[in-house]
Amino acid sequence: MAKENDESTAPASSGRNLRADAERNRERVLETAREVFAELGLDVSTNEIARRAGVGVATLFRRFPTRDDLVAATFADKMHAYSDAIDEALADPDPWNGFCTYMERVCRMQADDRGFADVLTMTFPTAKAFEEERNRSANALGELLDRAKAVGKLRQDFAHQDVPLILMANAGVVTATRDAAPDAWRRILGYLLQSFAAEAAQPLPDPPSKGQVYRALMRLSQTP
Amino acid sequence: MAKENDESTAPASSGRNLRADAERNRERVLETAREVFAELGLDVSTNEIARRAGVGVATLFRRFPTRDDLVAATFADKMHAYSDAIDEALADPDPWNGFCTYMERVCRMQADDRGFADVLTMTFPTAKAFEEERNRSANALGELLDRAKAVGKLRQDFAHQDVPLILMANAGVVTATRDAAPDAWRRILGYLLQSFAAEAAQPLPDPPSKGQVYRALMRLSQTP
DNA sequence: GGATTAGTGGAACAACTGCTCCACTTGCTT
DNA sequence: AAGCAAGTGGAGCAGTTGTTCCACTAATCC
Repeated sequence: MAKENDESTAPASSGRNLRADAERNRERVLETAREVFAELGLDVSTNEIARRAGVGVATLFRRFPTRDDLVAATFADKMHAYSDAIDEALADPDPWNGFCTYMERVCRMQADDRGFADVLTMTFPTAKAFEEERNRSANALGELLDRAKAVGKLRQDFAHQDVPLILMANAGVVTATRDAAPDAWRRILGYLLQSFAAEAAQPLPDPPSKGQVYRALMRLSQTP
Repeated sequence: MAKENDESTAPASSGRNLRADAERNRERVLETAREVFAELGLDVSTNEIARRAGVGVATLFRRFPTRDDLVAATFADKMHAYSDAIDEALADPDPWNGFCTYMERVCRMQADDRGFADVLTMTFPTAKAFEEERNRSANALGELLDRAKAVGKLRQDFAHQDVPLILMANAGVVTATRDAAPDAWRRILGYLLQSFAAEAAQPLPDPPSKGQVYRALMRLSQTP
C-alpha cells in the first residue's frame, strides 16, 4: 500500500510531505478552526484558534501564512459539498423539486455554520480562492434553472442572479436569528420559494446584472 | 421669544443647558456621525468621527460617554422616522397598499443608510435604547396587518414576526450589494411581497415565536 | 474686566488584532 | 547513537480600537 504522504496524491492541503508531528498539528489546527468558526463565526482571532488547538501561533502561521489561507483551507471541504449539492439537484428527475431541495440545502449549510455563511456570501476577499469552484456550480445551476422553467414550474423571469441574492437574504436572517430562533430562515425561504412558482408570477423589479452580483460577491468597489 | 435652551423644552438630547460652544460641538459631532455612519457603516472608529468633526476625542466622549450612546443619539431621528412610517401606512385607505409601501420604505431606509441597517436589525445591543419606540410601532403594525388580512389581500398565515425577518433578509442583501448593485434589494423584496399575497398562499414553515424574534433583535443568548 | 468653572484637545492606556523573530526541541536519516 | 534540518512555542511588534487623564482655554455671570 502507498505511503500516506505520497507526493502526487497528497490529500489536497500543503502538498510536500510534512514531518509526522507537523502534519498532525496542521490537522489539529484545521479541525479546531472548523469547530470554532462554525460556532462563533469568522471573527475569532487567530491566536484564539492556536490556543484552542494547543499549538503556538507560529505553528499556525507557518502552515497558513495568512489568516485568509487558514479560512480557505478550513472551508475547502464545505465548499466542495456546496458544489456537489448542485450536481445532486441536477440529478433529480423533477427539476423544480431539485431546485427547491437545493436552495433549502444550501441555506441550511449557512444556518449550520456561522463561518461558512460568511465565506459564501459575505465579508472578505477570501472568496477569491473559491472562484473556480463557484464558476463550475454556476453553470450547473443555470442548467437546473432552465429545466425547471422548461417544465413550467419555475417562473420565466427568474434570473440566475437571484440565487446569490437569496443566499444573501438568508445570511441576513441566519446571522440575526441563529441563537434565538434557529429555524427562522425556513420561514423566509418558504415565502421565497412560493414566489418563485410560475403560477404566482407578477411583474418584478429587474435583477442586478451578473457583473454586479459578481462584484458584490467579491466585495469589490468597497470604499477604500 | 423663548431661549433655545429652555430647560423643559430642550430638544431631546442631553437636556441640561450646555454652554453655547458645547452645544455647537455636540451638534457637529452628531451631524458628522450621521454622515459617516450612513456612508461607511457602524464600524468607523470613534477617533475618526471626532477627527472629521474637528473636535478632540475627549469632547466626543464627554457628550456621549460610550460609543453606543453616540450611535443611539445619531440614529434617534431615523428611528422616529421609522416609527412614523408605520403611522402613514396605517393612514392609507388600502391597507394592502399601505403594507407594501411601508415595507418598501423601511427597506429603502436600510439601503440608504449603512449604519441604520445595522442599528435596526443587526449587530449590537444599542438596540435597547429604542425598545420603547419599537413596541409602539409593533402595535401599529399589528393593526395594519389585521386590516390587510381583513380585506383579503394579505395571506392569513402571515405573522407579525415575519416583518423583522424581512428586515433581516433585506439587511443581508443590502450589506452585500450596496456598492455593486444598490437596487438588488428591490428584487428580493418584490419576490417576498408577491408571496405575501393571499392568492399565492401555500403552506409554510411555522414562524419564530415573538419571544424568539425579540431575543434575536436584542441579540440575546449570544455565546458569551 | 475678572473670576469661575464648564469645556477643550490630544497624548497616553489597555486590550486587542494579524503576524514575525528566534532560541530551543524533536523526528527522521544514517 | 548522533547530527541536523524541520518544526516548535511564546515573547514581542506594529497596528488597531474604545476610553481616560489632565494641563490648558474661553464662555458666562457678576
